Amino acid sequence: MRIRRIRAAQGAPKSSASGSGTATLLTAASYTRVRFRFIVVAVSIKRLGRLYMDRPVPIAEIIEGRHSGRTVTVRGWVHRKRIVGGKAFILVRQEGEVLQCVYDKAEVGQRVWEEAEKVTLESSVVVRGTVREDPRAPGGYELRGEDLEIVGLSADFPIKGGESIEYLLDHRHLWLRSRRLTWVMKVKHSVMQAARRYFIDNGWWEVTPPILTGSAVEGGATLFELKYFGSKAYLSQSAQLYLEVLIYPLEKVWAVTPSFRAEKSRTRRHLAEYWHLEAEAAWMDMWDMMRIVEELVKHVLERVLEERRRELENLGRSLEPLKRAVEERFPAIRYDEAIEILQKKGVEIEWGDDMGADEERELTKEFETPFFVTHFPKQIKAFYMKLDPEDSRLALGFDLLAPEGYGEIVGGSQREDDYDTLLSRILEEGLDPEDYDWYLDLRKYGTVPHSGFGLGLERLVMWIAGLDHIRDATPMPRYRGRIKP
RNA sequence: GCCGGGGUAGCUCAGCGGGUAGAGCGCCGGGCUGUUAACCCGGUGGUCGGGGGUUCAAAUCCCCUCCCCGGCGCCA
Repeated sequence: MRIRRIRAAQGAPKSSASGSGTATLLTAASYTRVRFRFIVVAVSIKRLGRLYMDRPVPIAEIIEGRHSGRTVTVRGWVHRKRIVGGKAFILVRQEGEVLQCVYDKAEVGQRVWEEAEKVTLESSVVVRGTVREDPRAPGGYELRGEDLEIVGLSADFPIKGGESIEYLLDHRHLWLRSRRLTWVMKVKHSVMQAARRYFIDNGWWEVTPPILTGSAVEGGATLFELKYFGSKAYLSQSAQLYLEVLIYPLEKVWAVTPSFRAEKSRTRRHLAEYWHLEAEAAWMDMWDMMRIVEELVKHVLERVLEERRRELENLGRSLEPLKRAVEERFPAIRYDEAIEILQKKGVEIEWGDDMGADEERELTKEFETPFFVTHFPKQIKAFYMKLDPEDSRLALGFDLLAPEGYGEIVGGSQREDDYDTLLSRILEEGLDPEDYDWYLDLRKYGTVPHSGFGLGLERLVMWIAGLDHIRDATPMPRYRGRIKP
């Protein structure tokens, strides 16, 4: 009985273009859906009318023209509303897409018209009507509204347009409903899925290193300290050392984990909490690992260009730099050459200086694809990097910088695999070897040449989506004391 | 930590050679037969971040303090 009604309400052929369950009730998934609907109905049939029971159609499909002429039900939130004369224009938003629903006072019943008058911005609604192609509608398609049901009437919504960034960040839990942030989250989703796909397809093992750690990975970065059963512990700033442990059983490993940095950074490229994609592999030298990074980034770009083209275009992102990055080899220059280029451009920098944000930005202007910088002076790099056998002043480290001023998105290196050299590097940096006893052990029991890298997911998303601030690459950004919501 | 900027209506801001506050948006009411951040008319709205001082009088001048923002360093 109910099932019949669901189908009838759909008003579409059973082989609906959505393909999501209406056609067959035989699969486990659709069986569950129907059962679930019974439960919902049982609990809320008094409060909610019959529309709630209909199978909803995604707005994206309507905008693509896949339901023209059909009577459909759509669920979502009121994005915008205007009443002009005898018509109510209600824009419903769902997963970042909007659909205009037009209610004509002369055509709909009194109950529906009153609901249309009453409904407020951001109310959750279920609407039903016939899909029509209409050039006057945003998106080219609209719904000639026949029914409207308010599920959750919204109080006056605090975001109306024109607010400052700080105000919006204070209301991030509501701001995230914006179409722009929704598109960015979708891009990030595809980036993560594509990266996972790359590793799976190429024989890498996904592992789960700890987030609570007993000591710093590197000396410099500030760590978040916390109490741990009466002693001190820290939130991880990198899984690298643990990944190095795991290459002995698994050879090629990778992980995505949160990383934490307690620096009081106030730049558009830093977060206190970010998602870190790290990989580590035995038997690979620096050049092998750079090839992996290039393949990975290209694979991610290809997938995102395929799956998220619409969102990128909506975001106003120029696709050309992304396409170029897929097609062209990433150049690699040595630190020496980078310094020369900068000096020729009139930047005051000398061999041995670390590149600051300004220098990095200048350098990215010289390239149109991501590019590597390699062979840095050892004093500006971490203790665990292997020294260049041909010049012991240099470390076998590499950075991948994104073009268009975005800068570093990956940092990697070949790791020091010799026990004595690693120990002396730890002492040189003023670190306590006792903190690294287990790490040193790895060089004692069957040491192996190996390399790895860390990629800042939000940095990558920032570049791909063309964001001007990294905070929009993550739903609830944490930085410089911002912890709410 | 350093350099720079700022806290005035629900929001965005103006007012700062001292005379106890304004605009736009929002919100509320009304109008409008297709709106696109609609538009038009009317209404609503503030212990001017906190404390102290100078003065007949302080949003405005002085001192202290709190908070926030942009950038740098650090890095992914």
